[in-house]
Amino acid sequence: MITVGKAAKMFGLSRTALLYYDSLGLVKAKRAANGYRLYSGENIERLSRVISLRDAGVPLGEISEYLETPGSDICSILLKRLGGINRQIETARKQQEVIIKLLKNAGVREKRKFRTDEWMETLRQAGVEEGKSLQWHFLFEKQSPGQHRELLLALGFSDEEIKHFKKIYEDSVCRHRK
Amino acid sequence: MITVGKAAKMFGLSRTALLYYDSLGLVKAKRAANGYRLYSGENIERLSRVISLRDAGVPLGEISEYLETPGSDICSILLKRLGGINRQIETARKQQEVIIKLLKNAGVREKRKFRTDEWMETLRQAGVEEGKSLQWHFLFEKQSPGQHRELLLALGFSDEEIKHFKKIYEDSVCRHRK
DNA sequence: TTGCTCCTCACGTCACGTGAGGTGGC
DNA sequence: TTGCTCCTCACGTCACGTGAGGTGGC
Repeated sequence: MITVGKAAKMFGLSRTALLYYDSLGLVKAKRAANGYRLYSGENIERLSRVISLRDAGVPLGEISEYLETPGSDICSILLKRLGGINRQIETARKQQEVIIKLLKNAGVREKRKFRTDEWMETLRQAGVEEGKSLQWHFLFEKQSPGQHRELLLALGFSDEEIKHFKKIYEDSVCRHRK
Repeated sequence: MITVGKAAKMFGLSRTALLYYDSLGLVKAKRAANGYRLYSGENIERLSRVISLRDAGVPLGEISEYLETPGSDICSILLKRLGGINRQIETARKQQEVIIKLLKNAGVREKRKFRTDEWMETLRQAGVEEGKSLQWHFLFEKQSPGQHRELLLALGFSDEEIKHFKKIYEDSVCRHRK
C-alpha cells in the first residue's frame, strides 16, 4: 500500500495525473483514515496496463472501456491507433512541405540570404539552444532526409555543402554507436 | 465586402473558425448596420496569410504575434515549427514501436492467430471501412515500411506473404501514377 | 410565409498543470 | 517547529464544434 507520490514516481508520472485517473475512475485507490490515497498491488498492476496503452497514444476513454469489458480484444484498439498514427505522420509531412515552401518564398529572395552564422542566430531565435543546432539537424535528417535537403537548398546551401553536412551527421551516428 | 459564410467557403473553413479568429482579434471584420460581419479585401488577404501558417501547424498565438510585429522575421517561427514536427514524428514512431510490442504479446501466443479473414474482421472493428484495408496498409507501408513489416510478422504472416503484399502496394502506386 | 444566413452566449473537448487554501505525519 | 506530503476545489490550456434562442433578408 503506497501513497500517490510514491506510485507516481514508480511510473515516472505526475501526481496530478494519478489524481485525474482516480477522478475518472480509471485507477481508483482506496483511502486511508486521513483521506490519503492508498495504492494496492492490484492498483499498481492496473496502472501499469493503463500506462503501457497510454504510451501507445491510446486515449484514456478507450483504455477504460477496454479494461471494463471482460472478453474484449485489445488488437482492434491497437490497430485503430496505428491508423491514427499514420494519419498524424501524414499531416506532419504535409506541414513540412508547407513550411519548406514558405521558407522558399520568405528567405531566398536574394540569393544566399543565410550564411552559417546568421543561420545559427535564426536557429537560436527559434528556440534551439546553443550547441544543440547539430542535434536539431540530426533529428530532421533522421526523420525526413528529403525534406531536410530541401530546406538546406532553400536556405542557399550548395550540394557540396549539404554533402559535407551529411558526413557530419553520419559521423555523429557512428560515434553514438560505439 | 463579403459575409462570414462566403469568406469561410473561400478558404474551406468553418464559420465558427472565423468567429473565433474575430474574437481573438486575429482577423477582425467590420460590421454592417445589422451586425453582420463584413470581410474586406484587406481582411481576406490577412486571412490567407493566417491560413497558410495555420496549415503549417503554427499556433494562432504565434501567428498573431508575427502579424502584429512589423519588422518580424517569419523564418524563426517556421524553423521552430519544423523542430516541433520532428519531435511529433519521433513520438509517433515510438508509439508505433510500443504498439508492435503489445501486439506481439497479445496476438501471437498461439502461432498464426490471424488468418486473413479474421484479420479483415479485426481491421473492420478498428474502424477501417470495408474495402479500405488496402489503403490502410498502403498508408502504413508508405509512412513506415519497417514497422509495417514488423506488424505483419507479428501477426504471423510469412516473409513470402509479406513480399506478395508489397507487390500489391507497389502495383497500386504504379496505377496511381499513370 | 419559408429557408437560408446571420447574431450572441455558454458549455464541451482532452489530459492534465497550476495555484489557492488548508491539513496530517515525522 | 520545520519541511514534506497529502487533500479538495476551481480555473486555464487550444482551436474550435455544438446547441440554444433569437433576428435579418429575399
